[in-house]
Amino acid sequence: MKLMVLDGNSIINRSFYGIRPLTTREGLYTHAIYGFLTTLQRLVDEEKPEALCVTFDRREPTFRHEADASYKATRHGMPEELAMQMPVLKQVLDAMSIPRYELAGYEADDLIGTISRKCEASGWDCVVVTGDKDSLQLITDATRVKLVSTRMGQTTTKDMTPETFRAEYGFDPIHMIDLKALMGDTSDNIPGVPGVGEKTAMALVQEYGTVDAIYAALPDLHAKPGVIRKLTEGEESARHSYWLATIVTDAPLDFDPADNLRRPFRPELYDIFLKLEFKKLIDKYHLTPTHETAERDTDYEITVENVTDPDRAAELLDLWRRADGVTVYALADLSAIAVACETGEKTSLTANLIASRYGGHWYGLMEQLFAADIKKTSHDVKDLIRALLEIGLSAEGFMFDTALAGYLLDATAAQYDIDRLFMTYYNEELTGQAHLGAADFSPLSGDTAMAEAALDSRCSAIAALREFQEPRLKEQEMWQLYTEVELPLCRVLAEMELSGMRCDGKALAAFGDWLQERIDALEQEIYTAAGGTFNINSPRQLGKVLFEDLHLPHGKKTKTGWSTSADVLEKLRYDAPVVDKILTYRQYTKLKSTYADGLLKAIGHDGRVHTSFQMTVTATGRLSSTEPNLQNIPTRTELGSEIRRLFTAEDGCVLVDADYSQIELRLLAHIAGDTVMQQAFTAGADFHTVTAARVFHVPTEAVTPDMRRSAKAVNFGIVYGISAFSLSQDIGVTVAEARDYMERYFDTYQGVKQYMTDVVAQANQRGYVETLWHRRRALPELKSSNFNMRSFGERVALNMPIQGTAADIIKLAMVRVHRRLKDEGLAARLIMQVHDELIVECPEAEQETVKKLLTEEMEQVVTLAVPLTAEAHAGKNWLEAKG
DNA sequence: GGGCTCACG
DNA sequence: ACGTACGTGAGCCCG
Repeated sequence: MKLMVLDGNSIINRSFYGIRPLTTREGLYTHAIYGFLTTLQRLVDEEKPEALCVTFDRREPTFRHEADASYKATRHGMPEELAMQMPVLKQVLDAMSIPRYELAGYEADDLIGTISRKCEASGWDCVVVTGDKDSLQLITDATRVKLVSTRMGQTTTKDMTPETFRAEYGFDPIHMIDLKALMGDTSDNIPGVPGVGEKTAMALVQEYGTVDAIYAALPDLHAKPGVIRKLTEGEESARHSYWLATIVTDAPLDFDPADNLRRPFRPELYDIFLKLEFKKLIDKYHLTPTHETAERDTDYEITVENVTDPDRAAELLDLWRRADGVTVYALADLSAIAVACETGEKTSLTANLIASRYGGHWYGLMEQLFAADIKKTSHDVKDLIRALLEIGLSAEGFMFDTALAGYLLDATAAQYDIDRLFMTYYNEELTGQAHLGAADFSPLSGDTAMAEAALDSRCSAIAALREFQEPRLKEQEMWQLYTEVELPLCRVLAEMELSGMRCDGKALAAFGDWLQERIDALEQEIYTAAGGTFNINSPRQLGKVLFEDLHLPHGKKTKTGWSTSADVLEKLRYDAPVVDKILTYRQYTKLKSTYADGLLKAIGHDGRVHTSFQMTVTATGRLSSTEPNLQNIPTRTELGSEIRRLFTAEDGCVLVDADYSQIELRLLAHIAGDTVMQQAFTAGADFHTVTAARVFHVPTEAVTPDMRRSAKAVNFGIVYGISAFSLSQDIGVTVAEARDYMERYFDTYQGVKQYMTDVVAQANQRGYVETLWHRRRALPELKSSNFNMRSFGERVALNMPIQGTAADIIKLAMVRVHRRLKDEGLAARLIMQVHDELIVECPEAEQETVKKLLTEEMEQVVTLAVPLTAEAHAGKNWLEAKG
């Protein structure tokens, strides 16, 4: 029986430096992994070992470092491009069912030494694969070393047995240690004997065998007097180098060769290779997707046609109108648009390119193409609608968005571009470049024929994506969510983005100046207290000042040092006056840079801020807001909330702000089916107070502010999948007290306790969780062997149905509010959403109507076992409108 | 580009 | 025993 063991670090290093760098579309370097795998495959083919494993170095210092300060220099940093590939390689090996070994305090070499000896003890042969000549000392009759070298992308191996070693070196393999002890090894930072090089060392070891024998023979050694002098002076270094060069063969590693027998690949290997774009390896290993993929049932014949003739345009429009639907793919700036339409036979598609937006009849053609009577499938419909609205087109008739469908089918994918979705569903690459821009279609700068072909290929791919997605959305009961919530929301959001929010730039700049004066003053006071200047914004420098110079007690640590976060500093507030100043400094600089300066940059020529809403980002179904993020404008502190005052209604208008009251806790009561909690809401009193009264067994009137605060913390914690430890941190009590609160809480709300068990069990069984509208989140984490990963999965299983249902509800409310505002002929416009809050801007005269309309629509989205309530207020600015 | 910090629900 | 709450985005530091 034969076991092959690879020195993982050595092989991946050789691949990294020997192969031309390669990255995936996402920018992940992959060439070292690819090189490793091709080398591995070649070796396996060559050796056909029954068992296989890989060893790795750990980042921690080894026993050699502990004993030798100078050895530290060898822990050279890996380049980032290589470091990022290490964890991925480990995932790949796990998926290939190849055991890997690493042990704190030991290098890969030492594990190999130990493994080879254990193999020998079990009567196995061992093949060591490495690029490191140090390992040659391990060679025995049962252990062979395959030396790997990579030059110019070509990997060659050399088998080293006791015989070949002796023929090359003239001594036994074990004396490799003696050779290294004398000549040293710069790459391993083994000093050797200063002045003794390879030639001298070889000759000495060949004649005397060991370092011991050489020193025993001094001073009559057969060598030049200079060499004898160098050996005498360098004895200590030689002895020490001998120790450094000796590979450990008895590391405390639990190892049995029989545990390393080859086993079949795991199914996730497909997904990992897909992500790494290792198409060749997927084919080579005949890997099949873990998820379902499809064969594209259409054979696309594409004819690229530039529509420049008005008669031809009219003909096409007529064709598109009569068709069941068309597929549209447009560049962001509308500089190029492709339209594909099924004509007759399902297998034949004709794609037509409207290349130039400046052609004479372009606008008229666009007007008709984007009217309601041509049913369109497209990708990123919200952005397309926004672009069309901007040039005055009405943008109707969007029936399907392949990006949105991709998101509903897998809410945790990295991206939803056409190329990636196509690869996921059909396991095929699209031809031509994915990221096209206006320049690609310019006869001056681009190869227009190539660009047209690439555009066209994506246009017809959209049709194929829909073929895959639509039946699956229906099977998974998401069709209603898709057609009644997500799709209509595209137009709502496009209009909201275009409307924007008015923001008072002058006042913002003045507020910024005011902040800057205080920041400057605080900065000086902090420097004085610290006894010198430093960068207060640098957590590292700040940590040094607080915990080293001022000797303040440090709390938790981060990966890079001691934490200086607000909750740590809060505890030190009374230990040193400077801490308070730092907290204030932090608050002011945050307001200045992110809000004062940040928002100022984002105010448009119309005096308004236009955010972008992202529909395919969050794992739960919420929206997100970017450039700028208007969903995190300060509100929790008085000073911060001044920013809200600067978001103002148009002259003669007001902002109406409506928010759901405790929507997530109400959904918990409903979803968990906890009748006690439901009653607490139906009673209509303050929910946290009612909870406190029940948990602490006192009448509602006897609930103290402290009791309410604890109850509130537990209420929120439950929604996130709390632990007693985290609760104790949050409310500042001992873990035992926190545990006590939780027990009382679960005694009170037994349905919630049951729900927490049930939802995790169901998620385990089904592999996903879902909302009331069947929005899904897959939970592969629950299958992880890693405790933390699994715990995370369990918390997500608790939280997603609640947070996600709240997202479904407000999205549906937005669609209905938007429709009613239009139907009732109001000038009011929906302009903002912040997860449980909607903002409408309207003429003062409409304010009462709008308040009523908003609360009605928000409350009537769904009938739950508890009342769903929303409260609306109006004001001249966002702060006032919050009520 | 990752880590830290902090703003929001 | 593990390590310690869900979901986001932006600005700054630092290697």
